[in-house]
Amino acid sequence: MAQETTRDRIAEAADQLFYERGFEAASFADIAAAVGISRGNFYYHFKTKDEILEAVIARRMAATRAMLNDWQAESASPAQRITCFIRILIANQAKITLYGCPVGSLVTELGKLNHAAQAQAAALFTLFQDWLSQQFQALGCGARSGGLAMHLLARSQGVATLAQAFGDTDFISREVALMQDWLRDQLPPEHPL
Amino acid sequence: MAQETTRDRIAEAADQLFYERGFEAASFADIAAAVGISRGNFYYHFKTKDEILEAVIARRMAATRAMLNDWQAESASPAQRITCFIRILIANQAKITLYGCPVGSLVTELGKLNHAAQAQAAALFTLFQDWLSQQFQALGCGARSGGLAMHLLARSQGVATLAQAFGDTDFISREVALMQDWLRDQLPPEHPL
DNA sequence: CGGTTTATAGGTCAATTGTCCTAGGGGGGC
DNA sequence: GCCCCCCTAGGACAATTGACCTATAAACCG
Repeated sequence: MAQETTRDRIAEAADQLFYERGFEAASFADIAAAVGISRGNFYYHFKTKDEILEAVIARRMAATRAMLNDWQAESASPAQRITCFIRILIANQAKITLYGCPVGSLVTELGKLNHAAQAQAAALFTLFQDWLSQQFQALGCGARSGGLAMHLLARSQGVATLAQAFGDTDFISREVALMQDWLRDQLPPEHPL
Repeated sequence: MAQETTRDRIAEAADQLFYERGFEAASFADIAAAVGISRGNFYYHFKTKDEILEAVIARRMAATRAMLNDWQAESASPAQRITCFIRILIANQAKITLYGCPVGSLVTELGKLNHAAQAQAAALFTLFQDWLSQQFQALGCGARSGGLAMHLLARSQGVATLAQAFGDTDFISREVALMQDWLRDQLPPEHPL
């Protein structure tokens, strides 16, 4: 593994701060302090804040693609793969309760700011949507696959939003169980879990 | 109806701007321009921005209470009342596609800012949660009522978030239809729609 | 009328923001 | 040695922010 460049470390810190505080609220000074470099040094690696945002989104896109590929390789059946998706809510339970969904909150904020990168951020959703849609297709859901994928995405979003609003970790567990029940109901008889 | 005071007009404009642009991004100057008064005049009506936020939340609380009371009076059955809730998504379809859910996006933002008013904003959710829970209780859902109310809230949140992310109005309609199907499945046989 | 309250305008204030410049350190190649 | 290039630090910059003050106008009341 190649050593981490300063540029990567900036993007990593910005990624986390954008998640925890929001894009606008996270300032250059905050990121610089988190990385441990001077503010002035920033300009050498990123000319503008929007450029950092692009790097963060690209970073998240790559990480998401890698995660989806892992699930594709590791899980035997499409139903198990969809279960992997549902279980991210559990894996990230604590952070979601504190900060909500990283994708959803970023896209929402960028939308309100009329920020040009909103579409790029929404592409993170598309990544999940396409992948989930493929799994439902493999299950034989046919034309309903896209809708089922969007439905599942929306459910996850809502769970994350309410869990953060109420600081309620257990709500995530309960809704995840419901989503797994729902998934079982969607499975055709020839594809058990 | 009493004439609208300047204080009310400020709260009204702030309400809208907080929704469309977010709490932090909406500045004093923006609100003043929207109301048509000078920035300096602000201090007379509200000492701090947080005070405006409180007024906006109080305003939304009152409006929500009134809406819930109307539904309580106008609809004959609990199931019809829950349908009223589901249909807000349709009534506000265009705005939701542009700005998401006013409650959800505010609570999420305040949470990330560690703002003291986050709990007050979350009380808007509680208002819906309690009311929906009562309706499910009246349907005979017993101990499941609270969970069903939270589930419906989460579904609505997710729909709003994804509709805004993709600028997809029709997605709202499709998911509303699914929610009504879901509601029908929850009804005990003695309480048809 | 005069005086008090209520409301408004315009401007100042320090702090913070993103952006940008410049001086210099440090290591590798000639 | 010397030069060059990658990287860093620290500060300056104008713009914007929320907060605050003061002078004045309008309305009300005796």
